[in-house]
Amino acid sequence: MKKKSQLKYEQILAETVNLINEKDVAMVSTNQVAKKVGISQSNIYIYFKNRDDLISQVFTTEVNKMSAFVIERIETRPTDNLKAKFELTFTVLFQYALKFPKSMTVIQKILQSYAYTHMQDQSAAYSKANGMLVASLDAGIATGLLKPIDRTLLQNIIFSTIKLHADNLHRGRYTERDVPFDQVAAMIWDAISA
Amino acid sequence: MKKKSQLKYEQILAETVNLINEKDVAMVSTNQVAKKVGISQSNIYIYFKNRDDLISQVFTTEVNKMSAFVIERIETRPTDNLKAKFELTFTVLFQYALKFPKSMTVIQKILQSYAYTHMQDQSAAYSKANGMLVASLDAGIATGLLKPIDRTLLQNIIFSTIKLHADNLHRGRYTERDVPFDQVAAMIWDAISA
Amino acid sequence: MKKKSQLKYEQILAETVNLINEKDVAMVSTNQVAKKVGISQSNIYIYFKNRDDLISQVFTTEVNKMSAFVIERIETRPTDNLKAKFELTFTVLFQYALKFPKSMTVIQKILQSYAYTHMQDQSAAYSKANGMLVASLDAGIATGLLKPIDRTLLQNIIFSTIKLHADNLHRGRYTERDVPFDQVAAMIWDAISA
Amino acid sequence: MKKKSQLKYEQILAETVNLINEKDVAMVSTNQVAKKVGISQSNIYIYFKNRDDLISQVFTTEVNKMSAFVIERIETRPTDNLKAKFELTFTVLFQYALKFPKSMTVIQKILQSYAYTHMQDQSAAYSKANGMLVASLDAGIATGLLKPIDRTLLQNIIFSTIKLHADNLHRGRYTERDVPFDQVAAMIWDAISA
DNA sequence: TATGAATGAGCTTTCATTCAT
DNA sequence: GATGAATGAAAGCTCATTCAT
Repeated sequence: MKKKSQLKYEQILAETVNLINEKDVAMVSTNQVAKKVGISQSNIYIYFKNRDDLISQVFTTEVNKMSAFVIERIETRPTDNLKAKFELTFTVLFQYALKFPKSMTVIQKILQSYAYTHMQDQSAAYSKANGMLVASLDAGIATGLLKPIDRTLLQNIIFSTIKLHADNLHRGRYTERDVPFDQVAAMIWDAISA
Repeated sequence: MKKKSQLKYEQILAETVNLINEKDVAMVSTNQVAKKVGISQSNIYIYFKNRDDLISQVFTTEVNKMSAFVIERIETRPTDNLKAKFELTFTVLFQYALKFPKSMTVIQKILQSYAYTHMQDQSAAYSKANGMLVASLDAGIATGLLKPIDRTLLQNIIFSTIKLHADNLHRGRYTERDVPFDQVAAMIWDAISA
Repeated sequence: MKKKSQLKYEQILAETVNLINEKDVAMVSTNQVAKKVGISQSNIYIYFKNRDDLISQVFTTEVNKMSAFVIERIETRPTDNLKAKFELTFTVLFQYALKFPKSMTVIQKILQSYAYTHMQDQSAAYSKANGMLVASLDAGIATGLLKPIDRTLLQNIIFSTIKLHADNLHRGRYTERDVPFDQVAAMIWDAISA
Repeated sequence: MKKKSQLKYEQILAETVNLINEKDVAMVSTNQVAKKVGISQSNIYIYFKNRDDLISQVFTTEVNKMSAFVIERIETRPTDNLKAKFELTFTVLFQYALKFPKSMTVIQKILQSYAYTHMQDQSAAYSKANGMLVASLDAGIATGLLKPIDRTLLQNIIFSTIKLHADNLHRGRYTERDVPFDQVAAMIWDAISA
C-alpha cells in the first residue's frame, strides 16, 4: 500500500474503533464506517477482505499498540525484583488505559464478541502479548510471590480492575485525588499476592 | 395471559436466554428465537411489545431469579457478623452461577449491551437488587471492614471473579478439587478487606 | 343483533369514522379500531365480514345519515320554486357539514379510496341519495334554471365548496362573521345558474 | 448521480406516479414500485433516502413540471389585462391536465395524503408555485375583479373544476365537443368574478 | 358473543458483498 | 485505487384473517 492508501487504511481502522466504542461490535457496519471516513462502502473492501477481517485487524492493531506501549516501558527498566516489576506493569497498563481510553474497551469488546470467538485466524499478536503476561504470572506463582491459583483469576482481577478504574476516572465518577492509583494497585496486590 | 400462553411465554424467554448465551445480544433476532421455539415469528409480538421488550423481560426475569435465590439463602440466616455475611453472599452467588451457568452470563451481556444502556425503562428489579448490595458494601466500608475505596471497584472484583471461576469450572478448565472455592473467596476477601 | 351487540357495532363504526378522519383510509387497520373500542381484534369479525365490509358499512351509514338529514329538512317544506329549493339544499348541506364535521370528510375519503372503487357491492344507499340529487340537477338544467353542462361539474362545485367552507370554519381559518354562508351560496349559485 | 442512474431514477419516479394514480398513496409500496421497474427492492434505497423521500420527490417533480408548463405559457405573454390573464391561466392549466392526466391526480392525492401532511420538509417547489397563484388571486380581489371572499374558496373552484373536466374527458364521460372548455371556463369565471 | 392465540404475507429498512467502470 | 450500482438476505414490525375455546 502506498502512502495515500496507508492513510485511508488507518482512517478506516480509527473510525471503526470509535464506533465499536460507542455501540456493540455486532452493531458496527461497514456502511457506518464508510460514512464516517467519508468514502464509499465498497472502498472498504479494497483494504479489507471482509467485515471480519476489518474487526480482526482493528483488534490486532490495538493489541500491538498496547503491547508495544507496555514493553517499551518495562523492558527498558530491567529488574530482578519481581514484585517491583508487577507493580510497574500495573502502572504502565493504567497509563495506557488513561492515554487511550478507547483502546482497552475495544480490545475487551472484540475479545468477548461472538465474531472474534468464531473467527478463522485469531490474532497472533494477542497470543504473543498474552504469552508474556502468562509467563510473568506463572513465574510469580512458581516463586511463591503470587497465590497458587489458576492464572486466569489473577489476570482477570488485574485487567478488570485497572480498566474499571480508568473508565471511572474518564467518566468523571471520581478524580485521581479521590482514588489514587496507589490504592487501586494495593487492592490488586492484596488480591493476587500469596 | 392465561395458562397455555404462559408456557409459550416462558419458552420464548428460555430460548432467548440460550441464544444470548451463544452470541452477542445484538445478534439475537426474533426470527431465530421463533425458529428455536417452533412458532412463527410474528407470534412473538403477541407476548412482547417489541424486541427491546423481549430483551428487557429476559433481563428482569434473570435478575429476579438471581435476586430471589440469594435473598432466600441469606435473609433466612441472619447474623450480626458482617464478615460472615459477606462470605455467605459470595458462596451463594457462586452456587447460583454454578446452578444457572447461563443466567449470570446473560445478565452481564445485557447489562453491557448498547440496547439495554439506551433502553427507556430499565429494570426496576435490577435497581432494587443492586441497591441491596450497594448498601452492604457501604456498610462494610463504614465499619472499617472493607477498604475505603469506591464501591464499584469492590463490586467488580466480587462479581467478575465469582463468575469467571464458575465459567472456568463449567468449561472444564479445572475442577473444583483443583481450585476450591475457599481459595477464590479468600482471594476476593484479600482484595476488598481493609 | 341484540341490544348489547348493537352498541358495540356502533362503537366500531364510530371509531372507524374517527380514524379515517385522522389518516388515510388505507392506513386504518382493524387492529387500531379494536384498540380504540377496547375489544379484541377478532371481535370485529363477528360484526363485519372483513375489513372491506367494515369500510363499506361505515360509508353506507354516513351516507344514510346525511341523506336522512337533508331529506327531513327539505321534503317537509315542499315548494314549487326550484331556485328556492336549491338554495335550501345548500343551506341544509352546510348545516350538516357543520354539525357532523367528520361525516362529509369520511364520505369523501372513502369515495375516493381504492378500496371503495374496487369493492364488490357498492352502496345502494349512495346510489339512491345521489339519484335524488341528480334528478334535481337534471330538472334544473331542463327548466333552464341551471347551466346546460354536464351535471358532475355542477355537483362538484356544490359539494366541494360547501365542504371546504365548513372545514375552513372548523379549522378556524375564518369565522362565520368573516365569510357568511350567504356569500358562499351566492358564489355557488353564480357558478351553476344559467 | 450519473447518467445511467439518472435513467433508473426517472423510471422509479414514473412507476411510482403510475401506481399512485391507480391506488391510494398509502397503498403504494416500494416493493411494488421495484417490481414494476424490474429492479430489486433494496435498489430503491440507493436513489431515495426512504419511502417518504420517494413520495416527496414524486410530488416535487410533478409540481415543478406543472409549474414550468404554466409559467412558460403565461409569462411569455405579458398583459396588463388581469381578466385575460386569469382566463389564460385556466386554459393553460386545462391543457396541462389534458396532456398529463396522471400528474394533477398525483399532486392532489399526495397533497391530501396523511404521509405528506405529516412530512418533515414539505415541498419548497409547491410553496413557490402556490405563492404565485395566491398573489394573483389576492391581486384580483384587491382590484375588485374577483369576489371579496377567502381565496381558498376561489382556488378550490378553479382547480377542482378544471381537473374534473379533464378527468371526465379522459374517462370518456363526454367529448370536448359536448362540453367545450369555454363553457367550463365561463362557469369558473361566473363563480369567482365579482 | 367474545377472546386469545396463531399465522403467512407484506411492509420498510439495513446489511455484506460483488462487479463493471 | 475508488466508486456507483446492484442484489439477496435478513432484520423488526403490522396486518387481515382464522380458529378453538
